[in-house]
Amino acid sequence: MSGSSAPLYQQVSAAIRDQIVSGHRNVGSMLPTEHTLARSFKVSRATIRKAIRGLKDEGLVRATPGVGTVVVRKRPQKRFGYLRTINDDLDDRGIPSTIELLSATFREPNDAVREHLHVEPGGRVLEVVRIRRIASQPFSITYFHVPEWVGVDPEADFKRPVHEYVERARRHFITYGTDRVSARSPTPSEQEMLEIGEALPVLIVRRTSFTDYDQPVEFVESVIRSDLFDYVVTLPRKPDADPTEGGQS
Amino acid sequence: MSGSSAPLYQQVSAAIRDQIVSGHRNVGSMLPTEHTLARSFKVSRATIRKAIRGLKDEGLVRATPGVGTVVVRKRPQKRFGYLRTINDDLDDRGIPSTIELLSATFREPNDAVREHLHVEPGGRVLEVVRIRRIASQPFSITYFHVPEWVGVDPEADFKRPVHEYVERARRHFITYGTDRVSARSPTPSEQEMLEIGEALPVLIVRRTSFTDYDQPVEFVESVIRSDLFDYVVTLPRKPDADPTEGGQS
DNA sequence: AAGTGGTCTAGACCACAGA
DNA sequence: CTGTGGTCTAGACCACTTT
Repeated sequence: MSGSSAPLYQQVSAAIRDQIVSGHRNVGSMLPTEHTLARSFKVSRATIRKAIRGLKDEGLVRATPGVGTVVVRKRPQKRFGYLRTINDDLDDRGIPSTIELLSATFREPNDAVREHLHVEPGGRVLEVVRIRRIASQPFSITYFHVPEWVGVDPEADFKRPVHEYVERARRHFITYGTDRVSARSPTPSEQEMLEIGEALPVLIVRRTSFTDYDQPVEFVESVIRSDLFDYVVTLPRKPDADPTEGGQS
Repeated sequence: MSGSSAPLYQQVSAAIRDQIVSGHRNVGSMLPTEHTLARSFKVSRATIRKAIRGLKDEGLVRATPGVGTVVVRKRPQKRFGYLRTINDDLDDRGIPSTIELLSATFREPNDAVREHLHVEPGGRVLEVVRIRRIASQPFSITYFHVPEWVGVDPEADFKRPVHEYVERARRHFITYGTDRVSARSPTPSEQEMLEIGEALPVLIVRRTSFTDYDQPVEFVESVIRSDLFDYVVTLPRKPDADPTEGGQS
């Protein structure tokens, strides 16, 4: 109950979700009515409704007017493709890694970077190069490119995911991005940095991140040992239908 | 106008959306405060909030606590990352390709396939092997695995995307899938089939497709020349609020 | 200090499903 | 008929940003 600083509706949401996941509420069973839940949780019905809305979004329950709310799934619907960092992936797999900052300098970008970031000729970008190690073994080299106008401090420590520095510098938030995954043989310098031979391909993951205003603010190129990493994403089947737009009558 | 029967919040939502789409509210401008909107629309603030929530979901506006709500986009945001076939990709890029069916046989799957498809020991899967060519040049080899219980006809021509045969056999529809992208050096037989040397890596794309009931019905492994293909996907930043939270007890 | 969006309450009426 | 979820109101307090 109280004690937690999270909003009430999230606490209620979590409580009901736990009942479902733990098996105290079976798939196919009805939830108590919203009035009943409001009484038993000692909150208003509006708060209960906001909590249940979250469960609906997770695909755990379905509400039918005039009938009630039924449990339709024991586990939350798999989260569909959203932007994740390599850090997120490794964290999920419980793999600890360390990051070493190699350089952080302003420079004129090459044509590929310039095009991805819509940088005018003559414009500069902050290039941050980091190397990631797992158990002191080289894992990946990552090149971050951020347009100068974004205003990221080149003296930052860059120990955290770079998009955090981008978002701290501007009021804009990154809302989506495009990933391009390819593979090739490593260059001699990559072979040296990653401590691999020419026979082991590297996986190249390029990400362009965009703000609300569809403005690219970050271009990240990761060169990853292909024996230590897969790129994994879960996607829905369709662009899914529009919500109730029915202005018509 | 017109005594519409639609809920109030949808009418308000539509009205504001029209102002944005028609250009009466410019991208970058602030919406009136929720209190002001409530007064001018003559509805409660709760109704205004529900209307704005819809606009947020469409990516048209962004609300910042303590600041206000700003118009960030003139048209609803395009839908993100959904399951696409290699065929879709090539079509979008205007690249014509041909498909040759190499084999379609029932067999006992290896452990990896068995695990992905949840096939019991002793169970069989239909394996369909196809090769794709672009301008008569080999492009990719694809191995489809479908559990026998799905009932796909092994005598089909398999000229179309295989998931269509899966959905035709059952009434279930594929609603989501997981892609795993990796890279390695080609095996000798792959070098021969793809007409490449050992120095050119191959991109491996593995897809497991699931029905609404979270049941895997298809496992596809594609071996692709890395010089002719990138795996591309556009993803949103977050599903929205993070339900992870502390979540103990 | 003033103003914003986020949360929350305690009521109310409605359309619809089911006995 | 009763009970359900869906909608709506008119207040309130909060954390936060900006002045």
